[in-house]
Amino acid sequence: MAKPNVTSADVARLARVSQSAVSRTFTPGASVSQDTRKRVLDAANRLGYRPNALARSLISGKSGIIGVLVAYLDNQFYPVVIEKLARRLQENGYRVLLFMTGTGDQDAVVQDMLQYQVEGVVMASAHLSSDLAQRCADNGIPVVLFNRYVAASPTSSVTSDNVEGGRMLGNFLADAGHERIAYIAGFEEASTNRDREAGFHKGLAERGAICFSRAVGAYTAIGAAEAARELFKASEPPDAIFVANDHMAFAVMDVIRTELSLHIPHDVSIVGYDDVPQASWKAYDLTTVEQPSGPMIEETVAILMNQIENKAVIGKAVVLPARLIVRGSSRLPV
Amino acid sequence: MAKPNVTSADVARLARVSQSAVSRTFTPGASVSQDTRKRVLDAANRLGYRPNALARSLISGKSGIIGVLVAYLDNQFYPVVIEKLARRLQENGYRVLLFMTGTGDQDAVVQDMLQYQVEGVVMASAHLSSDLAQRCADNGIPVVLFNRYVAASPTSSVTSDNVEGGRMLGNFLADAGHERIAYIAGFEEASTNRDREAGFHKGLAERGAICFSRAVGAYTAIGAAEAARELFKASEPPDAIFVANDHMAFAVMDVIRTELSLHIPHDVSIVGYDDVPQASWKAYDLTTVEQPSGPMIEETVAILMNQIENKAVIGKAVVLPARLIVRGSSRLPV
DNA sequence: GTGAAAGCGCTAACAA
DNA sequence: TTGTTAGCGCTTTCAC
Repeated sequence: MAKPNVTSADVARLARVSQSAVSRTFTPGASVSQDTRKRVLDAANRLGYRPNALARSLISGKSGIIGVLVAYLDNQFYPVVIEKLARRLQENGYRVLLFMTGTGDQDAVVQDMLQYQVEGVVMASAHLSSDLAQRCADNGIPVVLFNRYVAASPTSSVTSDNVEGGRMLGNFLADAGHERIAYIAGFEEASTNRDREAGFHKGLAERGAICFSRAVGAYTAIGAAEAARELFKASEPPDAIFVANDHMAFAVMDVIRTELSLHIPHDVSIVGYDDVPQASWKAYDLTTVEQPSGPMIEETVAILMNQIENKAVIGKAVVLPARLIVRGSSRLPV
Repeated sequence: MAKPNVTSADVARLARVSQSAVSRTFTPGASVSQDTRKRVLDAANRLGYRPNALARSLISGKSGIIGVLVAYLDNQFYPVVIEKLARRLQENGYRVLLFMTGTGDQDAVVQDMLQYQVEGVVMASAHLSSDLAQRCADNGIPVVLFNRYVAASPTSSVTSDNVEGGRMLGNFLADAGHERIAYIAGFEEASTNRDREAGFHKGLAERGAICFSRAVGAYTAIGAAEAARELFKASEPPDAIFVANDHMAFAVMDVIRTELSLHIPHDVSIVGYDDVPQASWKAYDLTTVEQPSGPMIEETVAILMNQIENKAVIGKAVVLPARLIVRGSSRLPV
């Protein structure tokens, strides 16, 4: 049974060495003799000693903590990202301090992160004042915007090519012979939504088509369901819908099948975006565009580690390729 | 633009007060005059000063950090829990240090948590040596096992009544007139699986029924799909299946509908457990038992806060009531 | 290779 | 109310 607070001094006393010898034993690249090391380790074991990471961080200036800010975990894309990110950072010897935002103001949350001396920050929350990122940069702390970016900001960002993804879907739906192609938007100010929509328009235009109708789902399931009902209330309903993310697309499919008794893709094609795990579940079998979360995480961690080591905070915008994944929720090009 | 390392001494110098005056200004219940406070705040603002939480924690002995250990986030039950837990702890002035387990050994992870002087630990990962919890207890750190427990252990746990939930499902399926009721198990050693299965058998027995067949899905989608195929390979297939959690139930439903071309609930009833968000999605419309994640989180936080304040680490097993939620994936009792 | 001593940034007595 | 003085537990020179 370990005593509540075993310090390196306690270990030193038992091992009959100096306190600094204990410290050295627990410091990877320090010079300690085999003998000393053994005695220290034995004593430490007996006492149940574990170095105090906080004290260590205080002096070394390296907390080993990365702050992660997320808005919500309903959309399965984010849990997947958090899991991968946490595992990846753990492998690199870092820990994740997780903050949820949305209710309180982000400002306070970022302040809190900073007080905890995080060595880097990953922001995967929607609303983001570039001011916050700036404050981190001022403190010399690398920040990566994940799956979002702020125009004309020097903050690093990692996204997938949402414009190209949208374009592919525009091409795809037009090529399949659809004539009334609609769009259900996400959160309108989000860079993901703007890029996907812009690419979509471009993709349609390339085939001489235009967006038939539009509604806003704000990246929520409820909003998406409402948007779907709205689109089908029109005298001419759409025969294909690009829903700005998978999370909303599922809700849209439910409304179409259950409330409107229409068949997918016979009556209407549905395509989403993200390729979350559920998109491949047979009940939805959703055609979508994959956001490569694995590579996105790799880039994020790489930027973080690089900037932490070099102390240079230089903005870098990484855009990874998106990939169209055709499944059964959409008619195939003729 | 804030200098990288502004300390309380810098602020004190600029404000022409002592360093302790600065400390007091940033300590909630301290006695500072209006005048001093204002001067300190002004100076702090000008310098962009933020107290170093690590240094504060070092001396106060309170890190304000709660360690959370999770195994995987595929099953949507856990993201929901993490989101609520993080928000709830943030409200109480605590932060979440998140660790994923499963790949590496949990032992190292818990060591790491302890080194970071966490004030409490929430364990929501499957495999758990009671030894780990014991080590935390030795250090006087409260531990709460979330959605799992270890028999005859003094560690606190918060679960829902899995036995009763299983019993309700046993009654329900038997009452609906099913004659070949099967069970697809989760991870067999998990307390959730054992309790649900035990309750299920009891519920069936109360109606003079027994479990017709059984397979193991190990709480994974792939394992569940395989288990479903196995059950239907028998000369006599089941006409109802209790799948040990919703996450697996979705995979089972996909196999039944897509591969076996059977209708739910006409040919076979499916019931799950957890009531994750997707269970109410119309494509599945899954009958299930709700685990009250909100109240479970409340209890978890209450236990943590209580033990942190009283320093008394006393095991407490909280079991919250489960609730049957009948949807369209199952035949109704006649 | 080892110990003594200084100090990371802060809080908490203790006097004044 | 204030400033002075000790440390919190550790890393890291610096002599030896």
